[in-house]
Amino acid sequence: MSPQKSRTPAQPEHGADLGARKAAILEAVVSQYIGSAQPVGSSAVADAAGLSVSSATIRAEMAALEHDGFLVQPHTSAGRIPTDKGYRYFVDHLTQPTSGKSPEMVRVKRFFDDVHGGLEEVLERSSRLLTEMTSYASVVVAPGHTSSEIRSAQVVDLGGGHALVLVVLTDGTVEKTSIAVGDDATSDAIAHASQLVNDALTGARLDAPIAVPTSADPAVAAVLNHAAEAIGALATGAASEQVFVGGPSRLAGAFDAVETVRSVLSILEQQLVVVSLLRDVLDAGLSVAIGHEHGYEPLASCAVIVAPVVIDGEAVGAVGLLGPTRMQYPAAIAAARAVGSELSGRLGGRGGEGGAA
Amino acid sequence: MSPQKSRTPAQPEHGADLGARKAAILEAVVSQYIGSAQPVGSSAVADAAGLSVSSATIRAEMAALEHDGFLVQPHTSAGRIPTDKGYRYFVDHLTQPTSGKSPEMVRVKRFFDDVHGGLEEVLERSSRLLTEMTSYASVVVAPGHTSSEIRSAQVVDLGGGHALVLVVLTDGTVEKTSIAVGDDATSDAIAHASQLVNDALTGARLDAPIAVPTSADPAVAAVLNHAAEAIGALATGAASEQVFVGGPSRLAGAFDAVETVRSVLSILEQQLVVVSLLRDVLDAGLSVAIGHEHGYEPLASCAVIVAPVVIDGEAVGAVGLLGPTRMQYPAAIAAARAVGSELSGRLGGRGGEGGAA
DNA sequence: GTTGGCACTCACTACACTTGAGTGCCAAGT
DNA sequence: ACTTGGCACTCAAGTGTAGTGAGTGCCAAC
Repeated sequence: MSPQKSRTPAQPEHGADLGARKAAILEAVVSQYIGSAQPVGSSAVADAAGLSVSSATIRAEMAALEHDGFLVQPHTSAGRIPTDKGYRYFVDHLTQPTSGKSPEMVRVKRFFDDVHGGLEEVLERSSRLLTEMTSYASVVVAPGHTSSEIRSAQVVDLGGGHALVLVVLTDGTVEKTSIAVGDDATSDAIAHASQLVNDALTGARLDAPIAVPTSADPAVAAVLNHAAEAIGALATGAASEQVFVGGPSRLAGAFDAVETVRSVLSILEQQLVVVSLLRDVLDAGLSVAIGHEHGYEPLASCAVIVAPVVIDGEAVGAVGLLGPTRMQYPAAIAAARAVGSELSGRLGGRGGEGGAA
Repeated sequence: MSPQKSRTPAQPEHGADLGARKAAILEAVVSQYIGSAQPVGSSAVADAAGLSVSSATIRAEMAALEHDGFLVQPHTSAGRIPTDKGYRYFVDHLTQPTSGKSPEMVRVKRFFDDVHGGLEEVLERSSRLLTEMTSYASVVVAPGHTSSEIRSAQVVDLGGGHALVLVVLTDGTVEKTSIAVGDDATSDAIAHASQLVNDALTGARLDAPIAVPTSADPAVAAVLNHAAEAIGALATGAASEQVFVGGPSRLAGAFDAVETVRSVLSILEQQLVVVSLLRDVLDAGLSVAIGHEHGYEPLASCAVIVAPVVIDGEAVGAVGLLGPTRMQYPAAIAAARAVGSELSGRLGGRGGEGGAA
């Protein structure tokens, strides 16, 4: 792989290939720093890395790495710390892409074999699984239902002039809104309307325009009017994602500045921001975004790991992990990928999977 | 030990009545400390409190207050800080119980007049309202459905050998589980079973034993068997509370020890613990629990404010606020009470309230 | 190209010293 | 019998000075 041209070779190379030794040194610095959170000095690298060279040599190489922007010194008499660029190189070149069956994949597979329950529950527990495996905060963004069919639609009388419109989708989720139907709506009229709505809507797709039937009976027609409006709102509402955030408390331990913790947590509470963060990273074609690579300043000291949830070749959702830039990348990436792909299988294979309780 | 009982009247008094001046001094210390987070010295109290006495006198009184356990000194040459007991006295005696229409009540009332949507949405937004008003973390524990009636029950074919059992309650909530019915269950059989289930269950109460009907048709009977099991699980599941936690990031700013933040956040993530915390406090007849008063050690530096959600004279849920012991008690208490009582009205008045979308 | 050696830098710690906020106590005043 | 000014005392926090050691950069020698 490396032509071992440690002396700056002819071609410009944008920090692409470092040469074997520099790479080994960078790797040693990154992994030690991830472990200890302390700047790493040349002698520590000399001891740890498999290189049998003296610390003086390492120093020279480290100086070069710093010059090229992979490392920085917090102050003159300290060891070195990886920059975003350093982590990036580590992730891209020094981490073998999950060779074979990683322990993470095994664990995730077992989890998905065991887990029961409806869509929400699966998603929520996936998110918990991720934070437990990695001890970072996790995010699971579930696909909207745009491509789902309506399996059943009903209007249920709640009494007191109110009724509940509910729609069951092929993926097993239920969307509902309550509507005011007026005190004069008889339960017969509601039942009749329900029948009509069900007949008309069963089999319809949520992303197509939905035609709510009408009726000659004015009482029924009134109910249908109310229901039509509600169903329109439901259809758009159902298309939006669900977001599950797990284990934000893990972040508190990851940083030592309280202020950082606060700002990161407050980002995590804004679901819209989280969703667009994940989407942006995916759209940029990345699975890891480190430090400033994603544009979100408050998260500048964080790294984000994203894996898409893919159904029929289309990315319909995402799972993500959020931690400090000094993060256990290999394990975290493996975990996110595993959960992402298992989730894809689960959601794609059969909508509302789940054994009986 | 200084006998120095400058005033100590005849009766023993368990710290119940302090006398006007001591009370004024305590109040000054507590409110200044809440504002500044810095120990409060005698001269600061002398300046602030309406008392026209010298700092020397204040010192004597403060020494007495410390002796009685209302204040502590972090170190000899520092001002004083309230103890849990000091906050307790402040809350019980120095805070007038929300005289008339507080601005909090007005705001909460307006919020509840405006808010639309189903039960979950109302609860979730209540929790957000609370953290926005107080900037503390909030908890809303919604009542279970034990006292609700079943309004409609159905089995919906999802295809692929699976079906969804769903139950609509009078309060507008929908409970559901997916069940495996086997590939041989025809959609006719499922529809038939659904009909039977609906007829049998409509009007039944969740807290009573639920009898699922049987059928002569073996295909239908098979579906009913699966459904029966699911409905049993649903009934117990529906009885359990829903928990909404809002604004945990607010806690990050409230403490300066990262470790405290971490442990408090991790408690907040354990919904069961949160629920029993609130219940314990309510059961103890308190609406405020300060520091060690609730038994939860990790929350020893927190105060909890609880207001019950009452329906028909029974506490079926609770809203809570969690903040540092140096908390804006009057405002927070007012906000929690207001939301608690509005929520009681909303939930009690009509189950699944909510205008059409 | 590597290495040992060496001078140098600089955070961190320890220590002494000063400062100032705040206390407790007391003797005098009302 | 309280209140008050005064005063000695305590102690956290700030400042200045060394000393230590981890770590560097450079260089001459290998």
